Amino acid sequence: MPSSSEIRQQFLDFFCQKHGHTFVASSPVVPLDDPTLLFANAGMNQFKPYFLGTQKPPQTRVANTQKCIRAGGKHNDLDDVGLDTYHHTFFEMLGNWSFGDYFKKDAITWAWELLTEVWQIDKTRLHVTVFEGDEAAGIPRDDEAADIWKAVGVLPGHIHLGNKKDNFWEMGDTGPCGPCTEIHYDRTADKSGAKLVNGGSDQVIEIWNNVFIQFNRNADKSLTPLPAKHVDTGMGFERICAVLNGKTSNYDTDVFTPIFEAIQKATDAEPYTAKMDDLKDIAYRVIADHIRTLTFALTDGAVIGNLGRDYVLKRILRRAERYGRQCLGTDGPFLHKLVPTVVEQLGTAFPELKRNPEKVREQIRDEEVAFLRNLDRGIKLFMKIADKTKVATGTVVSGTDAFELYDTYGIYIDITQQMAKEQGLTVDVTGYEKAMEEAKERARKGGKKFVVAAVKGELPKTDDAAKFAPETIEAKVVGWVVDNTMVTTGKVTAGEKVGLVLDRTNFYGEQGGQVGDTGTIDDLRTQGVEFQVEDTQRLGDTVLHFGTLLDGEIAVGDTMTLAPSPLRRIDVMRNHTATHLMNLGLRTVLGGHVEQKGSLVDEAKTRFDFSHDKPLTGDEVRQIEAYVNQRVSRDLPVTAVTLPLEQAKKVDGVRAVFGEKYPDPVRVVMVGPETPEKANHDDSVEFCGGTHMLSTGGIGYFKITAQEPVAKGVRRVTAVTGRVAAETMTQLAATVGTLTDRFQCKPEELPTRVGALDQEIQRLNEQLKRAVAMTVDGLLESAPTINGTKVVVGQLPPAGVDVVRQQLDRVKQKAKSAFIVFGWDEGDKVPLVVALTPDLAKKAKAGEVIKPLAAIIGGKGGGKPDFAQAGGTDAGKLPEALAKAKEMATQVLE
RNA sequence: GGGGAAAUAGCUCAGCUGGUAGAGCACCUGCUUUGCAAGCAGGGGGUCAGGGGUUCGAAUCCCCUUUUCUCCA
Repeated sequence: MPSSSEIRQQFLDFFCQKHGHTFVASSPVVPLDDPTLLFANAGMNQFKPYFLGTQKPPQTRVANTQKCIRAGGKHNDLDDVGLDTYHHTFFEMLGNWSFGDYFKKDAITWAWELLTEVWQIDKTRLHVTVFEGDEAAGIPRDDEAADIWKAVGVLPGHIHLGNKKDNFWEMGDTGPCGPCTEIHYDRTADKSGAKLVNGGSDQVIEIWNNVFIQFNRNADKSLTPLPAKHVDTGMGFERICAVLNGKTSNYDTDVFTPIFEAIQKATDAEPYTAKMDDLKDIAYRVIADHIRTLTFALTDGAVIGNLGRDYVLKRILRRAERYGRQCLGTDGPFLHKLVPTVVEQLGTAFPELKRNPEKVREQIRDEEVAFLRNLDRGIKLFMKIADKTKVATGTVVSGTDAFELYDTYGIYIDITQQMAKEQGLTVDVTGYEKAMEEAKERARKGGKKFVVAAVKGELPKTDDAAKFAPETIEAKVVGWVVDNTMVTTGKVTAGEKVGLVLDRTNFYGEQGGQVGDTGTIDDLRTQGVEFQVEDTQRLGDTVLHFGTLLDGEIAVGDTMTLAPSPLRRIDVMRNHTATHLMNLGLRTVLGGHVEQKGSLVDEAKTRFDFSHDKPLTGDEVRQIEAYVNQRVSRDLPVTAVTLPLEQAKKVDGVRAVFGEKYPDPVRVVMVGPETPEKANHDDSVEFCGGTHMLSTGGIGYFKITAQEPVAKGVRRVTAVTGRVAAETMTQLAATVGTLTDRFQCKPEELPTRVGALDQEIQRLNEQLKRAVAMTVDGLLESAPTINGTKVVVGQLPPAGVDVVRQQLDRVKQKAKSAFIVFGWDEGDKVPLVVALTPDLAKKAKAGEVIKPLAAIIGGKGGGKPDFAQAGGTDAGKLPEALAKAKEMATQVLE
């Protein structure tokens, strides 16, 4: 039986050595240059530009094995993994590709050759499907493919017609598309699987899909044949391994068995027995699958976190951890121990795994520990809820309780159900889902910011090259957007709010973290037209000027004068250039781990998110400010050049946002060097389409005003520049000024003066304590004894309640049996305390004794049997209250 | 971006409808004891995260700030 490594190699050798393909390494499973894609989920991801014609392929026939993850997005297989024999979150897709080179005949012939000759698969077990055609959509039946299949020797009755869903492939609503032909493998004992093709049975499974890209879908839905035709194929690696090993489950091959062994070793559980309905075996499959996903995703630069793909990874890790805990009996972190096995197994095919496996292991272990801590807390919380449920004579844990466990403490519903079962309870899942829906609704209502999502009608491109220059320009009105619809006829009348579209603009549309411009768009000739722009946004290549027409009318074709608000713009520019310097400053001061995670630049501030796992110290903040301000005062030139992406990536010191998609050519902004050649790693060099100062001096002054955490491992700092920074400093100085006036000292002496005050307060407190103690001792000595109980009543020097309480303890200790009432005059308040030793419990309660006393001094109070406290306002009546206290003591004790 | 929680001794946490801050582990001292988390007795250790408010009285109730966890987008 061939090993999985051999099978992978045989596939690649067949195409590369025998049929002239070039091997291409898999693209990262975390797509760095495509923010629309959570994870690489198909072999074609990295070749998309070739099919779209936006890039020219270096080779026209290539073969590869692509690392894929399907989880969290549109193709979400996460919840199925482990329950069957063939769903995975991570898998390899073997593919051979033709970019305008060979087409159907070679693709089909070679596929058949590889399967039946190289791998000797029984022809009687192979079925193929071809596209049946679709009259409504105007696509013909793929007779060409069917004829080729017949010619290579597919058995009669083994060629099936498939519908548009199964056998026609489209990238999107428009663009390249074409029919595909699939190869299926029949596992039935009597080879009766013909009717099960595409029937969703695991008895007949698809092993290879060949897509023939031959049409372009136009915007009007019509199809035109492509000049260059492409072949895009994908074979599920784990499946073909199962087939070639005569196994019915992907998990029974050596793709997974070494991981199972590692799991067994790490968890000390019973060995894997390949049963479908056994919780232990499900756990084995889940963990083996998930550790592959985690190891590859983390290796390719993903992190575990709370946003987007980071969050998907977190869920995957927790799912695996949970199965380990619940079904394999683990009690500590164990997933991280499996990383070396994955690296060893796949490190040859994917050398990137060997780059830094220790870091991957640490990331996994850290998150495991964090989750297990949560889980322990969750178990405790659940027990409380379970008790509450039982006390209420219920057997059903309420949906709101289950949801609270999930929402607040991250305890998944499955875990709650499992725990409930152990307690003989069930969980109201319907109520849980309802609570979840309500929570989602609340979240939706929260963020109500107006965003243009989609606009009906075609949006013309706007030429916004003028946005970097300060001059006003003229442009022609092309149309406007109202209610998410592009309008090109009629007029905009006074008072209307629209998104104005022009053929060119100097307004900056919100992009790359920089806010859109505000300003005015007027018709200077007629004098009567004034359009107030409140926000500028981009939608693709179109710039929308949102605002209100204050006066006059606007129609398509009108020539307008565009004037972005100059003062606001310059404030934004100051902040943007400062952001670049801050980016470099953070990295210099805090270390190389600092990566930009997002930014927001507007006229009031710059806000910057970056990877860093702890709060910044005051000293670090000052160092960063000093770093930036030093470069401000040197008045360094700011230069922007546009370079081809490949060239730009090589500029020394260049920084780009991880995961961001950049245009080619890309604009490069440098602070300091005037040409890319002069740049080095100490300079700020960033890919950036924003507006900047001509030199750093104009920033004036840079001051960090706030820092906060955003997510695990991500922090945010907010800073101000220019006149806002000046205002901040003025206010700070004013605050210090009031203090120096009060203390009559220099600002730098303030800490010492406050420290001295602190000490003085402490000293006085000590004095007060001693004074109180002395008074209490005096009262105790002169206290009368009634029936063995000391009656200690009197007025103390003004001290805090805490001080007096300490004295109460002393009196109780000394007197064994005591009836104590103390009062003192604090000026605006007259506190009173009553304390009784426990032996008096039957005779009197402090809380009741104090009430009439409090009434005398115009207050109220209460407390427990042995201690009570009250407060009044009438200090003059204090002696009266104390006299009353003595009276009551006599009454109670005699 | 929007919600939900948490912060108490070195660590893990308890502290009910407001009324003198506790436990276990760790630490120190002494005694006992050659044995796998040793036993007994005693002891030290707290700005109840910070600030404001309500109250006669706040760890406890309310608001703000800081930090951490968590869910949704």
